[in-house]
Amino acid sequence: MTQMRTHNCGELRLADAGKTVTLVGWMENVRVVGQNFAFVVLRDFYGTTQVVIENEEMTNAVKGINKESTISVTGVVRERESKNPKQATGDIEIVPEKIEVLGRCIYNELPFEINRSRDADETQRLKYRYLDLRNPAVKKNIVLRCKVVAALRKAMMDHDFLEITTPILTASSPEGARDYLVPSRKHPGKFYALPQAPQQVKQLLMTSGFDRYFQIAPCFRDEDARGDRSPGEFYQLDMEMAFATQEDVFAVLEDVLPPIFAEYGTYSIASKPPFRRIKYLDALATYGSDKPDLRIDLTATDVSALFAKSEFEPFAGKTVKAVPISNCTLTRKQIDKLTADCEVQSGAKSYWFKVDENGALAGGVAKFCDKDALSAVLPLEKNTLVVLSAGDLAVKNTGVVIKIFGAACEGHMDKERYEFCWIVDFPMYEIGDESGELEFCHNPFSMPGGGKETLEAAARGEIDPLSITAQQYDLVCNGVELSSGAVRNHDPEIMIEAFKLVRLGEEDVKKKFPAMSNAFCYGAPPHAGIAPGVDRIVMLLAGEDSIREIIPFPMNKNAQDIMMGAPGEVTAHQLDELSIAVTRTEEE
RNA sequence: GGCCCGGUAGUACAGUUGGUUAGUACGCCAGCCUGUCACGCUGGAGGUCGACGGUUCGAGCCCGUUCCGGGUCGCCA
Repeated sequence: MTQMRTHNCGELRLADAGKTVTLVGWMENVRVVGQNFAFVVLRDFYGTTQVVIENEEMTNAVKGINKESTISVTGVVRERESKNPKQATGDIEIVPEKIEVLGRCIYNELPFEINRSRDADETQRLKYRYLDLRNPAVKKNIVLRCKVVAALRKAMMDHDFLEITTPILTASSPEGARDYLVPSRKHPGKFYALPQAPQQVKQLLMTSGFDRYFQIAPCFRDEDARGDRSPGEFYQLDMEMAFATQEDVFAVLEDVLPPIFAEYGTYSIASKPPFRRIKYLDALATYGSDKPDLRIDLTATDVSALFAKSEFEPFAGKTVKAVPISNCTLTRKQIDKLTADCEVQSGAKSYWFKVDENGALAGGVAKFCDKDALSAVLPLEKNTLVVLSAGDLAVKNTGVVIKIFGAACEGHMDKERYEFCWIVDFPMYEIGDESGELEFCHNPFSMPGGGKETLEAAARGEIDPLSITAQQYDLVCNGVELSSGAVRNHDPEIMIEAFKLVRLGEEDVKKKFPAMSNAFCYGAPPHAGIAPGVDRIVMLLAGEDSIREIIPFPMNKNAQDIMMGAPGEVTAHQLDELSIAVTRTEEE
């Protein structure tokens, strides 16, 4: 026989009845229904097919094979007496002439049941990820990921972008996240770094005259994990365009993403381009977040002025923000539960009152609230719940309140859709928490709004540097920050001015970014780019809440690969070659 | 690093006010069963209740310490 199988486990139909076939796959289940009668479910990548055994010898033989062994079944396709409409191959079954074990599963108990692996302990799932991935419900997210990546590539190529790979072993970047470092054997004491993003090289590609670059780029950052952020490594659809404006970048993604969301998404409705654009400061004021979930119809109103002289101490003279929720039927107990959930995420307390059946304010902090004054700025119809946030964390808590109450209150969130928006006009500078001095807010590569004149005016003290915006933008979908991008600063003079404001000189720029600052002196094109997170896109499309569900072999929260044993010990010889001396303290 | 939640059989979970032999479901083993398809029925095996210490006549439960996991804040140009 030249082939191992004639058909896969998902393709046989009634029309195939009478054919002699050979199927291979995993023995998913055996249902023995008598001494000489049994059903075997055979599973491969494509589906499942039922095998029916009608003699005692073979019944005993399959009873001796552990589930999840791989087997080969050769036999005749037959129409079933009792069909199963839930199964694609449910009209037929195989009457075997020969069953052969290909790969024995030596255990009769598995770490978890394959088809229920999603319920199992996550550490067990990750340790036995190869078993977890046998579950079709787990596998389907990885298949989706492949299709989405292929679709993104095709769309980018169709838009005349070239995929160019960039170095994985590169130089440490002085700004941003913690680097993963790789010791150099040939240069003792020196290190490569894994790229946090191909930021600088893609800008150099623009300087080289490549007009449109993209890459499904692996990025490495040694920062702690979150539900939507895998530790260590992730992938970005990294892109950059020469002679391009913010509008050009928006146009590409507004063209590329919606069809892919429409085709591969869990929800069928996606907001149509052009996507809404919200200024950073407006987003914070209205939604309490720079990544608002526009599926939720709740917004915040600043009511600080009404409580300036309040008897209620947490409000008096503080920032107070109100989120009114109409037609709210939550009980007091439910409200307490939700405000407690908010506190976990924001670190701030929430306060509340309700407008009761008679239109009076009741419950919570009602006695400190003046209905007439509040109703001038808030819609206080009957059965409205108003959730208040106060103090330094008021804005942040407002964002959490909108997210949590929006999801919990009937009628305020249309979940089954994808809502995109651009957040624009980020501030260029901020006062650093630790230094107390002016620092770059996000990244120093962005072109400041207003260009050189604005920077010079700020340097002369004519305008507040904190009012300078950057030509920087985020794409947000359903409250998830999908990507960050910017019009880059390609002008060495403007770059030096930008750095001057944070007390850095020309020499500092050259030292920190030697390649870029040199390259831009040889005639750089104005350019702009963006880098949507591939993992987050797939997560949204799959409708998953954990990023680990869409990564084939994810690490755990502590950046460990339990299955492979990474990070792990290495030999003394390896360390010697790398000129690394390991000192151990006595406690170890 | 801070805070919150969790850790009980191979797996998922229940376990009341601290009180007899720690339960349920799935899985596993044995027997029965000729149309099952989450097969069914009968029986059985399987537990350091994460670890250590304390309180108590008595701890899965209360207290302390610690380990592990998840969420979240910090962090993520």
